[in-house]
Amino acid sequence: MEYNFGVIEQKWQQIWKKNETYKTDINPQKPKYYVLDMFPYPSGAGLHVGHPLGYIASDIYSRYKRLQGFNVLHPMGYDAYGLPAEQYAIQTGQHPAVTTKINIARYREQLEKIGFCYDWDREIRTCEPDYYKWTQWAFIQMFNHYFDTKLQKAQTIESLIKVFETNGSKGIQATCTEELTFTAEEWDAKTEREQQEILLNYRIAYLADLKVNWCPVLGTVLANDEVSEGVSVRGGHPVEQRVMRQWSLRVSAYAQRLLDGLNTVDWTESLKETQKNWIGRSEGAELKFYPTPALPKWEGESVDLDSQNLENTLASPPLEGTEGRLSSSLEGTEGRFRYYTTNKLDWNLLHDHAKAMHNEPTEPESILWEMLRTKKTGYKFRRQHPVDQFIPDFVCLEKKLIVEVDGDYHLSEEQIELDNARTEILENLGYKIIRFSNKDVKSSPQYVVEKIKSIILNLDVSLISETSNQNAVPPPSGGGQGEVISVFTTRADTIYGVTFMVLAPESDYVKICTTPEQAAEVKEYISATKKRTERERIADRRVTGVFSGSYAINPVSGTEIPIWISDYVLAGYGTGAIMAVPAHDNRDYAFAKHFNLPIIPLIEGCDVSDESLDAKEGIMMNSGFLNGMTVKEAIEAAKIYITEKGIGHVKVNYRLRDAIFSRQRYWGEPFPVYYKDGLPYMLDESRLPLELPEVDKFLPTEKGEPPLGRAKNWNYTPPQIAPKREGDHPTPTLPKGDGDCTFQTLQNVENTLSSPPLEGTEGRFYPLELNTMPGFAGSSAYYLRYMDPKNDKALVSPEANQYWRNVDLYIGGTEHATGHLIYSRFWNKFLYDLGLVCEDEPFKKLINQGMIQGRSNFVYRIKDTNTFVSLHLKNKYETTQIHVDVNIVSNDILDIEKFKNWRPEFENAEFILEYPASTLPKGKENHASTLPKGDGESVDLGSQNVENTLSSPPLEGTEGRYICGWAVEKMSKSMYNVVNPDDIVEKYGADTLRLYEMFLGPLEQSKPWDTNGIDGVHRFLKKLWGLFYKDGNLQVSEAEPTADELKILHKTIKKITFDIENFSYNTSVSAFMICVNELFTIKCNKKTILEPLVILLAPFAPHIAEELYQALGNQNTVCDAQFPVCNETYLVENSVKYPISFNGKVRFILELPADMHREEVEKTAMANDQTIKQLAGATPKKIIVVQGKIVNIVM
RNA sequence: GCCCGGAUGGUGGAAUGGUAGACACGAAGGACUUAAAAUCCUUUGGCUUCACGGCUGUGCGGGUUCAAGUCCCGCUUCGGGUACCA
Repeated sequence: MEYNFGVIEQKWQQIWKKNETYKTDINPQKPKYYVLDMFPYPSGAGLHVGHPLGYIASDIYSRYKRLQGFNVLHPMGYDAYGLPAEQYAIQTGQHPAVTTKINIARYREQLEKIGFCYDWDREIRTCEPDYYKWTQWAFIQMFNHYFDTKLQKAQTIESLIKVFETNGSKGIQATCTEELTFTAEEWDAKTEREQQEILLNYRIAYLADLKVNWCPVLGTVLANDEVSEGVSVRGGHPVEQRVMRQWSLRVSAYAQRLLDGLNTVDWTESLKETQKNWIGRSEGAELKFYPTPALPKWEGESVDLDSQNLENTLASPPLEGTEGRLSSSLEGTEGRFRYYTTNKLDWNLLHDHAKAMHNEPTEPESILWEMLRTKKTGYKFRRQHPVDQFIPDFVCLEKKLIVEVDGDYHLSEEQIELDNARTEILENLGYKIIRFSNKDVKSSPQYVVEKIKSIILNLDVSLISETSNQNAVPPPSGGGQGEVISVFTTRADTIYGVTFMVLAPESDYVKICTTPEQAAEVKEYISATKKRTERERIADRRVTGVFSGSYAINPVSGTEIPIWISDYVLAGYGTGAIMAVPAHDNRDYAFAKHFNLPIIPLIEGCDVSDESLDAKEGIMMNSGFLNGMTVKEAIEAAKIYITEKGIGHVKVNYRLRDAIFSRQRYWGEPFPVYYKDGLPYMLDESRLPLELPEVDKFLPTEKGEPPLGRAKNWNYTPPQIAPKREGDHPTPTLPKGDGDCTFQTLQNVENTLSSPPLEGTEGRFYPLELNTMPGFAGSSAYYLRYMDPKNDKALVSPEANQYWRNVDLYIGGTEHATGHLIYSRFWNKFLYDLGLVCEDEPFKKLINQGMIQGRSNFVYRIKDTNTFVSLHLKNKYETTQIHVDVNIVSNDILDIEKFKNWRPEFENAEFILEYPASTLPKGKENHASTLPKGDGESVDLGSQNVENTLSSPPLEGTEGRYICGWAVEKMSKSMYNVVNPDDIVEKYGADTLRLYEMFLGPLEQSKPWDTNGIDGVHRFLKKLWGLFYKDGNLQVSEAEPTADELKILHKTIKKITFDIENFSYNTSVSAFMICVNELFTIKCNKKTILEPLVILLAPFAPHIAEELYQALGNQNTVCDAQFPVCNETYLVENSVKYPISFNGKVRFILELPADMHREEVEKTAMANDQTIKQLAGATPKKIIVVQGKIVNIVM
């Protein structure tokens, strides 16, 4: 019987299926072991040979563990939501659910052919409602919890509310978006809305206006890990920064725990390092700098730029290029400044009047104010705030927008005229005026707010604006203590070297610091930076910046320093402002040099004439109380000093940001969220899953809403006020507005409008969230779901979780290091805090399999002909390099017939074949082969290709053949280098594929797919088969094994066991080959040897192992056999071959008894004839004998 | 820039500080065959020698050691991660 892999593999795959060989259940009698693969995204292209690499590795380990008596959980599923299916749907109109289903079927078919031991009963798909119900459920939990920084743990939002009710925000230690302060009384006085708004500031899943990565081409927001070098990871489309109201997960709250947890897991150092960098903990201090002059100045308090300040200015080195600017900033305080939008005289006159109006608002004014003051528009409004000679009802200073609410008398002709005049004056001052009638406001306040919001979004930002002061009216006496600019630094020791400050262009501080004189310049700079994409900013490292006009006082030295604005400071990190120490920071140095700012060296003997000294070493100078300390001492001393003096505090910063969780896409999990008065509420858990609705097109709506905006009746109806009849929605009567306004909100406006805005009926229908969840949502807890995939009561039952606990071995690619592997750890820790899972870390051991790259083949067409020249002759011609399908090339030899049939244009191709190697012309004339034009990617790799092909010398034995060039490239369709596992299985069998993928090289290493060596592995299996069958008959002997045979077997058992434990599968395969070669040589056919060998091989090549195991007379599956154990007694050697070396060079081998003592070995070696010959009469200086290893004679 | 990995024959790759190149591919020669495929045997880092053997050899330059691919220092170079992170 021949080794007929096709028949054998099909047979066993059917038996496994029929017998449910791989079905797993909880079994308390056995220890558990959980082996997990990173589940694939089912793409339309199907699996290529790169995908199974990790799956084979984990499959081997699973089978090995099972043979050792473990109850192994080894599941598989699909990460089925994602962009490609949606992009495809947009192009073709095919529903992503349909294409995804087809792709999954194809994946399943391909996976089954390889013979994995998955328990397919546990298969999960993230796009199935049964599954994403629990994704939505987890989101609700996150909404209902906040993170207590003291306990380092998630706590219920109810417990936070209790604290607010008793103590206000005092003593709250919670991670939040923005620090808030209020008392218990203030909390109680707040409306439901206001309270909800405040709670959003603390929730772990929260909605906030954030600067996000917006990808216009994909039409969606992306998380930080989905963006690399300014372009989207998927598709490489440009990404820009935008402020949008989005759902986020407060992953940053868990930064420290995510960092600490790394010490408890068995991951590679490099992966832990990547995560550490991504989390980016840095210890430092936050320092307070006070801008000078304190602003504003002219309500009684004196402008006290006293002599002390001037002295300080003089004491610090003269600031070049800033002369005269100090006075201009002083002048700035005399004009209109910040929220003083009228002149001093008018202000005082109008102010009292305004106050009076304040206290007697009309009803519509009150309604609108209630909505505007809570920043529902995203901007701050003031009421009855004097502007020029008028007192408008509401004004947003930041956007120069005035909102008037008019009574009926405004309809009189006389009043219209007056209003128009007033409008004209205000418009000339740069304000936009928008009017609503009392009726508008009363009947549909929500509509009015939406309208204001839409207008405000389209207004250009004016620079000089309000403070971040929360009061609705200007502070009566202007305060006097002024603003504080906080900076974060890891080098508090360099405080005496601060010669300027820099603000990020997006920083709120910019508004505070920009003086009117500098406003134009600053505005221009900011709009210039805004225009640049992230990518351009990265690519172009020119130093740019602008002076704000203001100065600040160094809190330690008292020196006055200028405040600059530059985009080298990031708004999102630290405080968005830095203290610049040009002598000891290269970025500050470049900036100082460019703008001619002073540089004060702080380290004794350092030279900062050419570059900064960034290293944390040396002795401090020019640094007051820090002088004479080492840098490390100074860092600590400075921290203590600033804390004691109240100038600042010690602070730990993390680079890790919260995860933006909204995507403006269709093919993802819907949020279990509805909106009431513009605020989000969670659906009741009983309403889950909230299923993804059908839409007519997978595109944004005309209004720019996400695709879910197209869904019909995408509303939530609370049970108690459900309408009597479905679809009974009266057409709303709406106030008219400006035609030019569009809605750009999160809410489905159409749906909002479909709920009638009539008295007493508001809130009958609530619009549902239109965004969907991102790709990582579904993959964050899937490993838990596998434990209990059919449970409809919980994500996972406590019993299942207690038994399976967490993943013992996780295998997948490094590309998930900063995405999935951060998010799922976060997700797991959150569930752990809630007591829902019993392990803090989800993945105990993690291995990253290397990428399998493509190996492309090329043919060389002589220019303007249809003649192809073989590799080593191509330099004699001018040729064009063309990718050729690797599947018609074998060992770099082109199958000419297949090539002719490959494409019609090659049908009549002619070939110039290799000459005998000896007749080959020498030299490398005419190197210039023309690289393929067109798609940039292949051109990019051109140089590499050329080098590879030129450096490979002509091979022998190639005469008369067409030899192709080759290069390592990404495996992709366009390079014709995709190798499909099905084809390999077809040709060689799954066992050969499995062994060969493992044999290719170390698991963790990236390597090109090269079919050249596959024959060797296939031969090995045939040879193994040959130990059992001779001339088609089973010839296995029951005879007792010899010592040699036992030694061969047990040596192999030892090696294989060791290698599997160390995931060194490539050497295992070679150990099998050695074993079979040796058994073959001695013609061993004994069952006692062959049976353990088959069990040993079963994890690697399960089909042939099952077949041979059965042939040996076993009834049950080899999967339930016992893994052989090495018996060391068979390995004992009675002699050792000592290499005898002289000065480290081995000259001959001496075989000596293994138990011979050191002295005896030395004596025997020295007495040997060859030793005497080597010594040639000389006396050795030293003789080293390593028992059982080597003898070295030093002369 | 910073961090992490690599660099060994024509190729993929082996080698707890102890005979560098296991195992496999490819190649050469041979056996079987009318022939091919398959299979089996021999050789295969380079240089040198009829041969025995000798010399040399793990990216480069130093060092530690009786002994270095392996450890240390300094480079070169390739790959990956990350990036004005203060």
